[in-house]
Amino acid sequence: MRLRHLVFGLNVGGTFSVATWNINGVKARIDALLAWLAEAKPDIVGLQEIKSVDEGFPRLEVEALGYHVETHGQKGFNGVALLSRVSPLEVMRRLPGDESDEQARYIEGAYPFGTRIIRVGCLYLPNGNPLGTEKFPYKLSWMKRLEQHAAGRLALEEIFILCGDYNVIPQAEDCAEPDQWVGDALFQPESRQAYGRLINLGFTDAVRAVTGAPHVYTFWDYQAGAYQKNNGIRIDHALLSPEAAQRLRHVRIDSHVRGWEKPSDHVPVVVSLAA
DNA sequence: ATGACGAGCGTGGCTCGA
Repeated sequence: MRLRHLVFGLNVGGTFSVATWNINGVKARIDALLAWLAEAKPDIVGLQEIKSVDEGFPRLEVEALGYHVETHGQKGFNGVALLSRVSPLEVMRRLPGDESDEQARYIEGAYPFGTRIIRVGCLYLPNGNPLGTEKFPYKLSWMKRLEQHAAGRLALEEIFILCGDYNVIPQAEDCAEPDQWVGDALFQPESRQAYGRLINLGFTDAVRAVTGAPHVYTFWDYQAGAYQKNNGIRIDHALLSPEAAQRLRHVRIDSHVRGWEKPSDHVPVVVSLAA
């Protein structure tokens, strides 16, 4: 038996929560999104794979729950969004470093946080499969751009959370069946090394800051009963700047959402910071 | 070894995902 609802660390009051969730189509997932927002009441949410243009985002329904909505959409694929209880002070769309990149995979917002600000970067990192096509070098070049952008953000010494679907399995213990992922872009040494370089800029992987436990996953394939078998992978990550990490209170993976009707194949990851 | 699922786009059967 395994835990359906995983909570790590001490749950204490006075916290501010930031969540990341690859929702796999916001229009197909609107009921689950609204139910989860009502249940989890996060302060800020980064969504990935909204698979919608900006005009198609179900904005009114989300606003009715008290959230401000910022989107960076694209027709059919990709697309990211930020939901927040308070309006952002500023929003940036697109990852810098390649003006020719048309894929909507990054949005960043800065929000008031007491006397400071909290900055949240929401990313949908390229999958990179199959190897041997242009998709894998695109993934690696995107990661290089991310590393460069993240280094600049860390230099600001802000409370900064860089979260999203990284499409990287960092270590063998982050997947149930490592043999299944050999030869996959998510588990390639180049992908994992690039993720390691990003961490080594000074980030803390929030989940690994609070637990070394195995079988902690954020994605289960729709096929072959992966969720029922707990054949998952941990690819949705929240990386914390030092200023964010020192405020970390707890981390939650809402695994139970994967068991809902019409689920996304990913589940929300929620980090709570001392307010 | 392959396919299994699912969403989007658009109404047939692709592409894309992980």
